[in-house]
Amino acid sequence: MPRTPEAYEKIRKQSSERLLTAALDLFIKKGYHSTSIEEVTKLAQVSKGLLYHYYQGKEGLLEAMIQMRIENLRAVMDGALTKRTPKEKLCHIAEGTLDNVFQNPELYRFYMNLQTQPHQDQVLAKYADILKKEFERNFEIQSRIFEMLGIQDPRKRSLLFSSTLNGIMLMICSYPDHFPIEEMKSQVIEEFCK
Amino acid sequence: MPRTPEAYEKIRKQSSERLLTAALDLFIKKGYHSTSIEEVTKLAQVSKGLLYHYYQGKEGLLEAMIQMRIENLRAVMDGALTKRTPKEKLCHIAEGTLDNVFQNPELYRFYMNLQTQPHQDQVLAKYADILKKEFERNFEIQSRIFEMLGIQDPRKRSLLFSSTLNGIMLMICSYPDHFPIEEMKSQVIEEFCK
Amino acid sequence: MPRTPEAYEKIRKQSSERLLTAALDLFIKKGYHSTSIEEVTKLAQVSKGLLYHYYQGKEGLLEAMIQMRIENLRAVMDGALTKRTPKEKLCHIAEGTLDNVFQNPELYRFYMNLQTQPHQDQVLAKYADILKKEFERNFEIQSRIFEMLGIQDPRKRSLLFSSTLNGIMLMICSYPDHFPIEEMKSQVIEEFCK
Amino acid sequence: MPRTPEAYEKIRKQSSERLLTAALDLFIKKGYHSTSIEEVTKLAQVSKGLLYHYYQGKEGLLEAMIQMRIENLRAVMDGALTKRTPKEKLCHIAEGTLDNVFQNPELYRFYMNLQTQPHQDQVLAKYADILKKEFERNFEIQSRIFEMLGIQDPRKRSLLFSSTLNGIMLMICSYPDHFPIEEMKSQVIEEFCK
DNA sequence: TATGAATGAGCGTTCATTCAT
DNA sequence: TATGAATGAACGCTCATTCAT
Repeated sequence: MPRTPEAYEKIRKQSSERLLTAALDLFIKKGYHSTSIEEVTKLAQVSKGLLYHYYQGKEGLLEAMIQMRIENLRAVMDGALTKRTPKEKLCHIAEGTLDNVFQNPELYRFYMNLQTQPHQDQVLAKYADILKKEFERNFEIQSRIFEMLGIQDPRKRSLLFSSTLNGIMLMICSYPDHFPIEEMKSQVIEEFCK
Repeated sequence: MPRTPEAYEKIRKQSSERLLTAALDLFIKKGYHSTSIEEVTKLAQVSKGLLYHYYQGKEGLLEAMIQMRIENLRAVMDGALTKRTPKEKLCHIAEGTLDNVFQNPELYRFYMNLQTQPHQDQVLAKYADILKKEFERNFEIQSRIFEMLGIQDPRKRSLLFSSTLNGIMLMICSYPDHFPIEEMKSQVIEEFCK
Repeated sequence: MPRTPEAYEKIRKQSSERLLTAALDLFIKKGYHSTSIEEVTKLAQVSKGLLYHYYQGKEGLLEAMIQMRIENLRAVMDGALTKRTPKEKLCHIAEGTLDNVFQNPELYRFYMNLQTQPHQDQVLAKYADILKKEFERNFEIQSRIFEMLGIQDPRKRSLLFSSTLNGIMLMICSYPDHFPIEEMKSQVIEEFCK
Repeated sequence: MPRTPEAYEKIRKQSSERLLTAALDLFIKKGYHSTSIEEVTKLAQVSKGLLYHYYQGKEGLLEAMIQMRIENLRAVMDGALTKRTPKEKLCHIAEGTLDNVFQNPELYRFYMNLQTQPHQDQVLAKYADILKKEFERNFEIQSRIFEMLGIQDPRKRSLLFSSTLNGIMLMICSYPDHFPIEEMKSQVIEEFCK
């Protein structure tokens, strides 16, 4: 009884997702360089060879993770753009960004680690660059929102806003327990969105 | 006839510094894991074995770098404590911190990368922890300065101050060129030290 | 399409045995410390990496050899226990032990070398200890056989018996050619098993 | 004030003896291969370079130790030859040999380890051979003593005697505590020297 | 006589990737 | 689609020995 195409598709999806989940888990816990393919496939309960069917090796797994981060960045920005007033837009950016981090600090710690990767690391720097492009794109959009708000020097203000958000993200990742997320959020919103 | 102790000391200093400089250079450029001992010793123009005379292996070099960072953190804080008024103290912290980063963004990129290292990385996490301890010590001192300023919830304010500083550091490291350092500094000082 | 589990099993057995045989050969000829992994894998006609698939490094190979020695010690003692009279039991121990050594003096030279390893050798001492435990276990059994024989001080006699056997083993290992094994055996049996 | 030749000689002797004592100590404790020159010179409180003035490197230290063993073997045999009757001579061999071992089991453990060294170990086998020659010389003398005693097959008896002695030595080295040295000695003397 | 900085070959081990099945 | 045995370059590190002083 040959499998139906749908059954194949299901199997494919299951294996590749298990692989990605395992890689995500381990990259976050141990870091990219310190995680071996062996560990990933063992955790995913899949053979080593199969990994190379679904991904372009270890780097392919990382790329898939980056793709998730980009989608997540865009979701926040897209969400902001559906809001009516500039203030609400900024509020959404601040809240969306910080809530995401707060829900999974380890994951964001990994992303921030990637962002700060040395420029010449043969593997990671490439993905740091991809993320950087995405941030720049978002920065432009955000600056225009500040402009709409009538701020004098919208790009400078936008830069401080991003810096503050980034700084809080870093703090959440460094001290995930006991971090007074709500108080920080309200201080930021008070400062930038009022 | 052996050399004089002073002559030996001079030789030792020269070699160990060459080694540390080379390691610093490469760790910053390529990252710790992606830098090999061979590269370090080649850049330092020294044999592989000699590295182990002066440092406890690759990790020893990293430790020496961390020590430099700690000394630099303490220098900023000690400098702040010599100032008279709380406002001047905070100003010194903000300026000292950001100026350091601005002068050598790549180096601080490395330190921030270290800070965001996954917790289970067998080598790096250890040094991330050491730095974290140092930050916590500084945070306490800084909170007391905010207290002296008569701020209502000094720890919360201190946390936002640190977050903002950290965020700007991250931005400087990510976009070292064209970063409007002075404008950012004045915005921060306006916000927290006035 | 993957191979059948049996096919994999066969491949594994072949490679791991080739590796163990090569290691045994070289450890015996050149000693543990003086044999390199490179030599072992070259003799086994296998890549360096494969060794680590099958054994826990160099030490794992040694452990496998020790396991063989332990099994061989137990076989002699188990054989002795199937004999009816105490005299026959002792005879079996003497003959079994010495015949084994005579058949492969170089191997036993290696084991005796291991036994006399300095206590602080970081690798070998551990295995010397494991063997020691096994000898002590056998000594107890052997002492009880002497007891059954009605000897006055069975433990002392058992100790001299073991000493003599060990001494002859040492001599066989040192002078494997022309060693009058049969004459020695009969002197020992005359002395202890009559 | 230049040193007198005697003073020089004293310094020489002191340094070279300190070196030998340190090497002896460490070789016994950790084994030849597992002891580094660095450790030896550190323990002897002498520079690395100086070692090479007094000895032909690491191997030279080993050679000096072997020389000590040979002198000690000869002393026992020479002592035996001063005795009047063959029985007394054999007694002296047995007692002299075993007492030496009992007084410093670790040292003899090292010598026995050397004796059982694999034949192709590039360093140690050479010294195993030197010792072997010495044993053969002693064996001839000892066999003649058994001949004088009127034993039928003196060489066979001499061989068993040596074997037994060696076996007891091995036991003492393996179980230096609680070893009933006197009982063993008397059993041997009873068996061979009466 | 005496020092210890310097060397570099060699070691045991890891791991991303390939490929016959 | 799926397996896991096999590879080999690269790694961090050790250490006996040399040599300028």
